[in-house]
Amino acid sequence: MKYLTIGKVAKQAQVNIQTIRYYERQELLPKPLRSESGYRQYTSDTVKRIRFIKHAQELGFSLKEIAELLALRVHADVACESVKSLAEAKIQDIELKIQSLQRMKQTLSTLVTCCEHRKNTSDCPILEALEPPS
Amino acid sequence: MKYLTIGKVAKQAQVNIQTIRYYERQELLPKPLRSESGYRQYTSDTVKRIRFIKHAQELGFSLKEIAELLALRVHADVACESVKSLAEAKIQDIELKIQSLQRMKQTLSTLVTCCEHRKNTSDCPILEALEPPS
DNA sequence: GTAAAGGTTATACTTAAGTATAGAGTCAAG
DNA sequence: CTTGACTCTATACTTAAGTATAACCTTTAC
Repeated sequence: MKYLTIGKVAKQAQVNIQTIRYYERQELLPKPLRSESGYRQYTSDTVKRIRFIKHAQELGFSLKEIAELLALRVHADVACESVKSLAEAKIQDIELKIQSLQRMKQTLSTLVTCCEHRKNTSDCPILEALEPPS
Repeated sequence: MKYLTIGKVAKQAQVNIQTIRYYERQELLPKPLRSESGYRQYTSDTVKRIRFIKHAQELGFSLKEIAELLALRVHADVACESVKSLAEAKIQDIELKIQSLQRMKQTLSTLVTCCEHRKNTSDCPILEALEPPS
């Protein structure tokens, strides 16, 4: 199997080369093999992993949290119980996020409907509706 | 109606006082009334607004995006059509986020099930499953 | 009426998450 | 066999989103 250079990985994963090295320093990516001359040698797993990271970021996870998510996999066979609770906590997190997003969406839909009816939007209590669950 | 000082608002909204002033500079909060002596005078609307901001942040919106969301309300009666399209775009955003979170959640649930069955979790393809939609 | 608590501005510092640059070595195409 | 594209490390810069500090003024509580 052919190895990928950092430039190829960067292109495929749509990130800056520096970002890859940064993720390595932050231990979000494992230290890759090196060629004789010191070039990093990647496989397409790294591309997948980077895409996962970027994607999770867009969902509002910090790199630290993402590291935890990734660690779930790595250490799974080591400490199954703790993996399970971490995963369950994350699931809770995610459910709350989903609920909030759904409320947000609902409110925006209401706003759109208001717009369609050309009424004054002071009837659309966007702020109130978007408030966190009290 | 009694006004709130910045300290009260900070306490009620659970944020740092500096954060409130920072939001004002960033125009996420309107410039408040001032007392004779220059103290900011708020109403509880500001508390709501700050809570909304913090909440939206947790969902992965940047302050800039949040400013747009908030602007929907302010300018609604001014340019209804453009508000509508902005809102619709945000709804799309939100739907995508929800979908991703749901996939993420599904995968984590699978991981939990694996843990429960005490199998080796190399069967749980967390990375693959959590990948962005291709 | 005087401290303590809380407000004001302005400026500087911090953290997360990159991004850019310099100076040097390596690879591959003509 | 050299030139251009690529890589390496190390260091420094940037942006977003706050936080902290100094030096000063105002309000409140005893």
